[in-house]
Amino acid sequence: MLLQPNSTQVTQMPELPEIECLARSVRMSALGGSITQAKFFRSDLRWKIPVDTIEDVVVGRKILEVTRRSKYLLLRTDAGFAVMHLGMSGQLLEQSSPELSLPHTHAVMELHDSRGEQRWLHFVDPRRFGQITAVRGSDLSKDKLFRKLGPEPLDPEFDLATHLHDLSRERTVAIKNFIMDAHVVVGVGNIYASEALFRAGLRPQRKAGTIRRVDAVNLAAAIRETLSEAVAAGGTTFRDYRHTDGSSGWFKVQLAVYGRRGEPCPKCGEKVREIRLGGRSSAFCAICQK
DNA sequence: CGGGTTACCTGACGGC
DNA sequence: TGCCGTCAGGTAACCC
Repeated sequence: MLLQPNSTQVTQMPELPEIECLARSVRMSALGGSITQAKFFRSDLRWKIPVDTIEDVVVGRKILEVTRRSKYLLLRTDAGFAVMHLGMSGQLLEQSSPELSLPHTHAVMELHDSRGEQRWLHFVDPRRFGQITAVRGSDLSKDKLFRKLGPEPLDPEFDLATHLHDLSRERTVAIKNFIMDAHVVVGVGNIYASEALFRAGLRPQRKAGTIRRVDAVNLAAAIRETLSEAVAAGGTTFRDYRHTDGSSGWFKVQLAVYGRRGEPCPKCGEKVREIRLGGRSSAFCAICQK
């Protein structure tokens, strides 16, 4: 996809690293500023858009924090949070005008940044699996969307290995589905699940309850490394807008197995295999992963 | 409760 | 060229 004139392509390809980079980008322009108006061009995306609540909580209030929880982008004000999710196909674009430049633009938000400059955030999402909503108050953890979410995999304070080992006991679900379950740990999407399991030497179809302590340690490290390397790559792209061919940081990440069915495993040369688990393609090396 | 499937929606792509 | 089936990075609602 080509960059639009007068715009900054903030993100596409929404897995956790992309949302993390998106949060960093939006933070630079929005922190200390405010959203002065929001226009919605349909009443629902994945769910109904609570326009009145969004306006109450966000519009005209200073943006105190721009952050991320799971794959949700959060703009905090003194009244609550604006919450955006990009689903499978969403993008958030910073543009210089409210004029629609892409089909499937469902909302535009006028942003006055901390220096008083005006920009427009365009929410684009062809498949409409994304969502824009708002949460009142200062505590997200009580809200239905956030209440049952697992820990952040990149939280350095959290003992992810112990958590994965403990929660997986007696579980017969495939380990790939287990780590993609947001109740277990958030932010591990289909691509990075395959990549992390390759790094950890675990087959995606392995029953979660059969992993040993050492496997959980390796898997926790693999998840963190895979995600943080992708964040670093996205960040690199974010600082370097010369990729006008539209390539984003995501494509700079070396994927070992995902999307490489039939190609040689980068460790041993065996042909990468692909199976379907829970309807999602899952790539692995039958030699390196047990 | 756990585990598996389905549904939501558009667009891109390959085969015929 | 066009039609059709399949697939795509997410997630919650279902059913058994």
